[in-house]
Amino acid sequence: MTVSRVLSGGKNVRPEVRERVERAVAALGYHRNENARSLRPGHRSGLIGVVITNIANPYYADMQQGIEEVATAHSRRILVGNSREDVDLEQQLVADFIGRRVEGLIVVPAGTGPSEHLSADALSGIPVVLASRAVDDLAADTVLIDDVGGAFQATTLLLKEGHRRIAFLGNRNSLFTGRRRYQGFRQAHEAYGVEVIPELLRTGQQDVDSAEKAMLELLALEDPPTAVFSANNRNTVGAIRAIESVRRQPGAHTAAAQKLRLFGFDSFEFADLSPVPLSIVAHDPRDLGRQVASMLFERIDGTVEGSPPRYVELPVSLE
Amino acid sequence: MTVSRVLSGGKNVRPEVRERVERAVAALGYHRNENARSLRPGHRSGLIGVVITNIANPYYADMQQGIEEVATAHSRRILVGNSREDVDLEQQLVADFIGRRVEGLIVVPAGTGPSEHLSADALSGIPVVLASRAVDDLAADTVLIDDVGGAFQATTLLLKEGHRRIAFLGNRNSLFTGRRRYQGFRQAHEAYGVEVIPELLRTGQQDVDSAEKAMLELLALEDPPTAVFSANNRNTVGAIRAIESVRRQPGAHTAAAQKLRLFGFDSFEFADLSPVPLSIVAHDPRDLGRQVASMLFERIDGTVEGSPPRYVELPVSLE
DNA sequence: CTGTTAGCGCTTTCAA
DNA sequence: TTGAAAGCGCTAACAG
Repeated sequence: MTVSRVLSGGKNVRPEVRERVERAVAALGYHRNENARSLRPGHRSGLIGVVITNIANPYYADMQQGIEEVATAHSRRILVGNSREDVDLEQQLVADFIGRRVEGLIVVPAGTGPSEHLSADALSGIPVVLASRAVDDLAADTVLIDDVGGAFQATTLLLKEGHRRIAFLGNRNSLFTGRRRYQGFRQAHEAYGVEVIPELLRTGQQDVDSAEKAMLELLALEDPPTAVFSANNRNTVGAIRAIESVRRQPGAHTAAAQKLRLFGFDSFEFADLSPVPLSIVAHDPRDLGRQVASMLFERIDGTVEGSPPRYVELPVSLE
Repeated sequence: MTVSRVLSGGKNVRPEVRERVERAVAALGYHRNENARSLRPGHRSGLIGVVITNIANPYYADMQQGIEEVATAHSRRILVGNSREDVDLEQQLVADFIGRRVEGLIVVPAGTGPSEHLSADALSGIPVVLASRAVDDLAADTVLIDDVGGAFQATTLLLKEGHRRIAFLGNRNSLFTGRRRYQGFRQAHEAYGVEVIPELLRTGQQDVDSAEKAMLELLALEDPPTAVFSANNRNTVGAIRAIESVRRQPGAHTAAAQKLRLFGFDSFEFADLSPVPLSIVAHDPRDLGRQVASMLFERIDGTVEGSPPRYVELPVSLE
């Protein structure tokens, strides 16, 4: 049809006819069907699939923004799915996205264990980039942040300040980052020749409330910690709540709470307004999103054709 | 093809053949093409288009989560676009989404002015629900929160407490909600027989930094306000920053900052950790998302076929 | 400059 | 129970 020609540039169409078509298109509210279009050989869907473990987490919202930015710059749209930290749901999302012929996938993997559905051949050649977390034995582009290094630096700083009883607050959900951050925590102790104190390690909490409880327990210990390293912002917030509540209600543990030193991984709005003195291992999740998307487009555009999986760790900064 | 039959239930296929097909599908990593599928008459795309003014705003991230929840429950996926508060970009996104044959649209409109591209006939019959903000003269389902009522209640409370010099911080971007919240602010004053004080109104700020600056100016006034009503969480955060900084650096305005009463619209993570005593007009954006999506599906499923545009205001609560 | 043909992957209808 | 035909909307290739 001549319409097709007009819609794709209007080359080789009599101006008069072109105008007539354009008027008709406007009048009828015609939109050419992109799905049918992408069916033709050589055409792509213009879609990128994004699987996030928890969209409501501002951290991932920021990341999504970074991804969207880059995708838009490449004239692509994003399909966003929420895996709720559930590997099965993640698998369904990925399968569905493949069915919709996404040109690439960005996944925050829910599990670190074997994730067959993310392997190159399960994806029928669709490139994938993992964000935030890696998956064992999976040959895929991966962008992490420097969890180990950040935790190492933070812990080292605490040790340098003279702290010898440093607590660790980690969470259950992001096993992967939690493990890596604990690793940095431990390595710093080793490098300093200081023992990690088992009774000060708390890794079961997965939300602010449980983190608050864990922190209260730590403060109630006979020999409470003098500093706390918190592996993510949920735990940091919980810790702040606990410390504040103990401070406000003078009692047995108030003294320990008063001079407690707090160091947290991941920033959050108001980190700088914290009532408890606080240092932060910070990085920009939007930047992570941009980075991840850029790497994906390098695969899609074939710029890095056939290169082995790339593994990037973004730097963090202490604040 | 027999494959098609197997994939859609496997009815009327010899078990042996079915198994053979299933094995082949697994081996080849075959995924049926949803785009081609949706081309057939009677089939739908399974896609919902979501246009948000700013994905990075945790408020809308929460809303997106609510939408995603409901969409998933209806076996649909969401295409998410960021309009950056730009009506032209919004229009492009909507056009693109229509081209992809979304079954419905959820839009946080960037403008309140004439938005032809959201009118029923520009949408070629695709249902749309507006979230958070309304558009003048547009006959579309709209879900707002009770901006006027919330601002009215909050302001009334401040007046009841005896405040007579109440500042108003509003922002430029969300003209719509800003206007409505100012309306509630003004109505409360009128109902109380108290004059709104022009020099205490600041509505130009559009981010945390400019809000902080505006608050600093207010504190530096010869006769500073004794209370502040902030129309959104960006402004609230800026105000807190300003108040804190003035408090921490004792000076001429410290006294005013010390006893300032703050009331903000929209909650935000860690609002309860604010170093400045704070009351909040709160509501759950995820709920807004669910509500909006549910209304959209009522249109899609034809449950409310032909009914006139519905206009809903979700209640808020004071915290 | 314009229209026809063909086929992208799918499923409904009809025949075998 | 299975296959063949036809057509969803689109555009490259080829007439005209």
